[in-house]
Amino acid sequence: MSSSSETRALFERPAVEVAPLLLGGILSRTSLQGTTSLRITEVEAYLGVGEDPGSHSFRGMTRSNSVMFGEPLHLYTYFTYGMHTCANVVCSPVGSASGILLRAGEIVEGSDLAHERRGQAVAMRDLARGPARLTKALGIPLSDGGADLAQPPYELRMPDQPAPYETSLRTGLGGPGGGPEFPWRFFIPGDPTVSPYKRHPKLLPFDPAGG
DNA sequence: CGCACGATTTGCT
DNA sequence: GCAAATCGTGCGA
Repeated sequence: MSSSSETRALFERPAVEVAPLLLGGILSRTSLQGTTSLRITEVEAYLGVGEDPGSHSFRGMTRSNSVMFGEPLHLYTYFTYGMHTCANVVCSPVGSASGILLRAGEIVEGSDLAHERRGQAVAMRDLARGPARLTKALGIPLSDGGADLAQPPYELRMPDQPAPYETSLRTGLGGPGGGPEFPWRFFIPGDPTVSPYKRHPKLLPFDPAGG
């Protein structure tokens, strides 16, 4: 297992390089209720200012994305669709404003607590299958944005050896006519906790003439 | 100050 | 497979 300083140095590399290395890693969060741990199985890399139209930092620093411009290995959270919180790991050198979205994982510790947060009827594999589900299962609040993932209540352990992975287009953005899109979604193939691959909507041909 | 939209999830058909 | 839920943020006036 890597030392804390080695892990921190790792995240100063470009997000696209670090993202696949995060697969198989364990992220833990401890609250008054207990500890919940996640084995990361799916992530997406987002680049910095002017580089990546899909990134929140594409148009420069704003009030909500300022954490992305800060130190690596810190947590960037954002609120979306009026109800969901998603979590990123800030990556690459300070000021580059790139990050890695945690999209899915397997709850390997504290599943009882995760069920309390997500609902008792939720299947084990669905506890953290999706970015908003993941934050809810771990109990990550929006207010945790800016937190150091190497300090309590968090702990991040990189995998002992790199996990085999595959790539695909990221979800929900870009495509032909909608800006460039890149294969920066990384996941562990065959893992049941990886969210089902959704073909890019804009990649699907649409024929209004019905022919 | 007002308006449109989003790195989504869920439930019903 | 599709549409609703729900509100902070970003941008124009």
